[in-house]
Amino acid sequence: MAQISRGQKNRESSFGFLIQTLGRRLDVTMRERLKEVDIDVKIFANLMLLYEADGVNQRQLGKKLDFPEYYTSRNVDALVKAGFAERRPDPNSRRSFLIYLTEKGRKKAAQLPKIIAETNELHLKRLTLKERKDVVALLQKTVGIETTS
Amino acid sequence: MAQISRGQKNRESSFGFLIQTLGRRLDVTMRERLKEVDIDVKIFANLMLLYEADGVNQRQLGKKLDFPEYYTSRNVDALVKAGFAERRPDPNSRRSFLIYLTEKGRKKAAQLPKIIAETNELHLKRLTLKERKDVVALLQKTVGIETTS
DNA sequence: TTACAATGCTTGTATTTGCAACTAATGCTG
DNA sequence: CAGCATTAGTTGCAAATACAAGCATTGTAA
Repeated sequence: MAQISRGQKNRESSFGFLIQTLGRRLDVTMRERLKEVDIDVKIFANLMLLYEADGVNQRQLGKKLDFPEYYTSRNVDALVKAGFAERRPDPNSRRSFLIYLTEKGRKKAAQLPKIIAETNELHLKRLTLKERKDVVALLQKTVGIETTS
Repeated sequence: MAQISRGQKNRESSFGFLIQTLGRRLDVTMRERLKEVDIDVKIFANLMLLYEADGVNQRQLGKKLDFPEYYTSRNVDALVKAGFAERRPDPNSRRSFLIYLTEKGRKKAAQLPKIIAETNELHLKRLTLKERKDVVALLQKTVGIETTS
C-alpha cells in the first residue's frame, strides 16, 4: 500500500523483488564480462577485496562480504589454485593465515575496476547522472553505510 | 602489501556491490520468515506469481522471473509435490500445461503479502517514508518498469 | 506430405553449495 | 596449570543447481 497501484503488479513495486531482479541481471553481465578476462565469477569478489587491501586473514575477508567461513575457505583455495593469491603464516597466531595477492593476482585484479564500472553503468543506463548518484546514496543508507560528505 | 585506503571503500559506492549485499540480506530474512509458515524459499517467488495470476504455462511463468526453463520445471514439480499447484492440460496445445494454484496453495499464498511487506520494511527501516518511495521509483526505472504517473 | 525448425518441457549427470562435525590453536577462569 | 570456551579454518557428505542433451508437439514452407 506504499504505492498507488494503477494496473501495476504488486511485485513491481516491491523493494525485495526489484533488488533480486537487478541482482540476477548484474550477475549475468558480470559472468560474461569476467569470462572475457578469464576470471571465475566465484572468486571475483574476494579478488577485488584483496586488491583493495590484502594481508588479512580469512575470517576478516569473509566478514566484509557476509560469506560463511567454509565458503571463504574454499574460495581462497580457488584463488591459490589459480595462482592469484597465497596463504602466509600470521606472525601473531599459528592458527590463522594472512592472504596476499601474487603478482599475477594483482595484474588480474587491476582489470576489475573497469569491468565493474562498465557493468554498473550498463545497468544504470536508464537513469540520469543525478538519479544514479541518488540511487547509490539511498542504497548506501539502506545498507547502513555512513556517507560522511 | 596493503593498499592505501582513501576515505570510502570503492565497493561501498558500487551499485552492483550494494545490490548484491541487499540481495543476500533479503534472502536471509525471507528464509526465516517463510520457515514460520512452512514455505520453502525456493518456491516462494512462483507461488506469489501464481497468486497474482495463475493459468499460465511454465515458460510464461519462468520468463517473469528470469528463471531458466529447467529451473521452472523443477520448481513446478516442487509446487505440485507440496500440493500447492497443479498442471492442467492446455486446451490449445498438447505440449504445454497451464499451472493453477490449488485451494491449499491459494491459502498459503495469501500469507505472503504480509511477509513480503514486513521484510521490505525491515530492510528499509533506515530510510524516511519519502526516501523509501524514491528508492523504489529509482529501482523501477533502473529495471525498466514504466511508472505511469 | 515430407522435411526441418522452433516451442515446451524434462532429465541425466557433473559441479557447487550448505550443514554440521572436525582439528588445532589460543584465551580465560578459578 | 587444568579445564573449558572461543577463535580460525577445513572437510565429508547430502542436497541443490546448472548444463546439455533429450523427447514430443507444433509451425512452416517447399
